[in-house]
Amino acid sequence: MEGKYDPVAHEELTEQAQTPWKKKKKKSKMENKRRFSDEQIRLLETIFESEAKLEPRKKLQVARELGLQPRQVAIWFQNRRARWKSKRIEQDYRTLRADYHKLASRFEFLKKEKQSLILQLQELSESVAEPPHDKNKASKGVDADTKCEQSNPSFQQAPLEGMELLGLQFGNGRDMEHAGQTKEELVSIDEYRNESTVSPENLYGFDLADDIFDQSCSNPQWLNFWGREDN
DNA sequence: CACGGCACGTCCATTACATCA
DNA sequence: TCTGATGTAATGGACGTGCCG
Repeated sequence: MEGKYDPVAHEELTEQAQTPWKKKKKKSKMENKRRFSDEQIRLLETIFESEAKLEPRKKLQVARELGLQPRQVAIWFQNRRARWKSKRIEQDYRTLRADYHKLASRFEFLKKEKQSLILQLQELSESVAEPPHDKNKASKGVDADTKCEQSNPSFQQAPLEGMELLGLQFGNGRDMEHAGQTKEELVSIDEYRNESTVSPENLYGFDLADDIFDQSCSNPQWLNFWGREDN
């Protein structure tokens, strides 16, 4: 890529052409391949930490210092870069997988909450629509919440960690207020329920009905999603 | 100036060998 | 001692870049 003609490098090539093992592969097994000493590796690693690519002059200098051929130093750096890259890919994968699992559980939680809210709305609508002919009207009205919570365990026992995960704060009494909502408020909630313009599906910018969480990470949709997140 | 050939570099996939459990 | 797994030095090919005629 960034290859400039360098007389020093050229000198190196001439030199390496004379090395015994170059082109003489699969011969003289024992001399052919020797591990570098700990000392050699240590110095190479130290240099690699500060520069992943070597200037031709630096390469010659390092080679002299370590008693290696410049070609060997170049190859070591090349292999070292490859190892570093594959490690990084592995690490990226792990991070991505953890993020995915976090998001998946968050999605599951939202799904459950959506279900419970829908159920809750249904029951509230029914109780509002009911004519006030019952003697026990008052107690029935009060019961709406209780009933809902009883019939809907996920609402009742929304896990605290789930709340934290969502960054939700219910301390503002949001969940206490719905019993006293006006008709207009309920109508607007009904609109929400029916049209779902703010549904979790739309919230994420794609159709969760396809259940992307059940699909593999190689799914382009999934990748696009993460790509968007990054930018 | 455009072009082709050469020298050299990097990356990547693969091979060959060493070492270890 | 043998064997399979793993790590790594080295090779070969493809391709990019700069220089030169």
